[in-house]
Amino acid sequence: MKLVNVYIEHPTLALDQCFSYCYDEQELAAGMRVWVPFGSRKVIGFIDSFQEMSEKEVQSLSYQIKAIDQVIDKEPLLNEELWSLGKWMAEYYVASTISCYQAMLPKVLKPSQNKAKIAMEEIAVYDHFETNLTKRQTEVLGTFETIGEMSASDFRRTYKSIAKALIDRGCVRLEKREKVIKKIPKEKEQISLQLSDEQERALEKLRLQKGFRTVLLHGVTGSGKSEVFLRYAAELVQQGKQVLFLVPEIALTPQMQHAVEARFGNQIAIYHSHLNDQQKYEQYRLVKNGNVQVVVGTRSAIFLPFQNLGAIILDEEHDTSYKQENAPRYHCRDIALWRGRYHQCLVLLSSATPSLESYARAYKGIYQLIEMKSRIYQQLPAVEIVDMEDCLRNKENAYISNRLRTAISQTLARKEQVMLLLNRRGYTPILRCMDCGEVITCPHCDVALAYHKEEQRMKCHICGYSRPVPKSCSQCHGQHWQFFGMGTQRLQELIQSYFPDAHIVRMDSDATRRKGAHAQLLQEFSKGADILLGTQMIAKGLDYENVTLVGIVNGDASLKSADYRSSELTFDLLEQACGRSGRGTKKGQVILQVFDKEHYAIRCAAAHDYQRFFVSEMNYRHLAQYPPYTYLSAAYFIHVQEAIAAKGAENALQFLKEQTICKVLGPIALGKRKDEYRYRLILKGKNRDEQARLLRRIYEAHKCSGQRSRMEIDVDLFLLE
DNA sequence: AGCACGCCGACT
DNA sequence: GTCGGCGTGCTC
Repeated sequence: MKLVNVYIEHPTLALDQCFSYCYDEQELAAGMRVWVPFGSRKVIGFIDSFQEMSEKEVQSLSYQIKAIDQVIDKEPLLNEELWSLGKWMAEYYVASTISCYQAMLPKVLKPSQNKAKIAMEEIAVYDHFETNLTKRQTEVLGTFETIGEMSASDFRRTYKSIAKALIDRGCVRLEKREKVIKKIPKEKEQISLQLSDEQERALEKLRLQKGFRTVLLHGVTGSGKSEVFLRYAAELVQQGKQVLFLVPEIALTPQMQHAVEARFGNQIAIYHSHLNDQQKYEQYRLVKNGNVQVVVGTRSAIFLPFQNLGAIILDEEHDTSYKQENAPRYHCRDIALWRGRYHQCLVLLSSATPSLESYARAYKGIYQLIEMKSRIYQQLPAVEIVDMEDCLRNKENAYISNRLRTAISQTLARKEQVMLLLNRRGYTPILRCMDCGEVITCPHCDVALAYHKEEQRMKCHICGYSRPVPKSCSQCHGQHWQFFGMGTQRLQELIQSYFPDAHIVRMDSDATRRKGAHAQLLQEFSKGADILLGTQMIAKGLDYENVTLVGIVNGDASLKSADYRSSELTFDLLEQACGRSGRGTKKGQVILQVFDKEHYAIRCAAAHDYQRFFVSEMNYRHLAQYPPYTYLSAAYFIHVQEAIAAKGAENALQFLKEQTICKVLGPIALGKRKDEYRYRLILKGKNRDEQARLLRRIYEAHKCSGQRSRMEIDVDLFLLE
């Protein structure tokens, strides 16, 4: 009997195995989807492999083999490369195989999608000639024969009643096909920029790379890194190769998108999470059919079905958004390296502040390092550190020092622009009862609700819960609230009170929720607003020549978190933010307000000294045995009842007592999130593969010992939260 | 993950 | 006596 092994759509690790079904003479291939009976339900399965089994063997099985209901696809959804990539991911990230395939496909093609809503169009196709037609009909059919086919709506519109007659007679037949999108031709712009010597040398080094190589391009902000790899990409395209361009968040890099469009015209596809399903599918097909040479996209674009990749370019490679936050928790860089090896092509990692992992590898010679040390127009901006402790002693405003206020005023007087960075949205993060000190917290999570003045509501920044401001305190019935802390909304109010005539644009995730709001706000700023104020989303990639002052309001806020990466993240953020100032011919200035001015992340960022930061931070990571010296992974135990979550973690800890593969830290309680309690164990060790296998064994043990908590696994834990 | 099966409390 | 609570176990 012919059997086919399929993965069932459940994205849970618990069902990460194949189920066998029999089928009749249909043409099946691995990578096609099928409807299969599963228990009492019908589910979609993803064909993995085939096997032959005698009747006798089938009889002796402890279960009954059922038959496939229906075949969904005409051809496999995944090519061989993506097929084996999925298998590798499942093992590498300890995720279910099906979840990896799901992550790889646009939603309309996901194994779980029961009815793919793929747009169709009707095409009028020339069929045959008949002799007994009217003169006009003969004429039309004659012309149409030479055209061959056109969209049915166009056909009807052009030939009116004659069209209908020809269709009725069958001389022209109608076919339904998947809609083909027409790309609006974009004019390529002439790029005549002269490269600097440094850019020229970097480009020359890239040209020398052959086969699978990883290159880390480390260049200070404004050194013209992108011009280098854009030119390199253009050369590859000339040779008929495809280039994949990855960016952290497309809406934040409109200039990068524009630069790529300007250079490659309509040979490009844009792929990111803001596209709807249909648009994603269209872009997917453009790549699959080889209609585009260049793709610009965010994380998920790494899975597009390229045929002939010449290079994968990961811009801002240190960016945290390259790590997927839910299962399979992959890192885009890992996938890029895997595909680079498969296609034997270049993987280019580019950043002004490379991740420690990547720089350490470049240091060791595993990656080739290209350094670009000078800015094209100007030196890096001078950074002035303002000690907020002093400001507090001097009774200055606790959030905007006199120094920053003066600098803003001077910059505005010169008709230049200001960017202000505050990494906290909302009005105030805390609303506190003045009588008893009670703080309003989220009923679903263990965090305080932030007050949003515009909507007059309290919002949870974890689960999105929102409620009106209570009339009185639930504890003491006091009626007076105290605003505590500073968010972007309140900062905007404060700055506006200082500079009543200034045009301020605020950009944070509240202001950019609407579709297209990003572009609109940036447009508003570039058309001559005075101040752009926002969260870290304004620190990345923006390039405005008239910005000569960047003020960082609470520069060391992110140092306070307990994360082992907090220094790195702080340094990255500060350095990126500094890079926004003085990008043109005018001299830039940065004012950095901090409480801990002695911290090396602050000092190195102020001096724009990546090397020194790298050495200090590596020293710390070495002492504490954190990545890149070790591999960290986490096991989460989650349940609505706290005791059950805790028990899951405790149980796993007992299981781990017997092994020597890695150190175990915890468990620690992470508090309630969205009504669920979370406990976490951290594994820390030198052997990543062993650690991954161990995690799978913990999962098995957890499942078998009848634990009721849900277990989640994160290999290569990125942030401790 | 679903969904059925199964074994104990408050209702017509 | 039944309806339904959700603990337990299975799905080719």
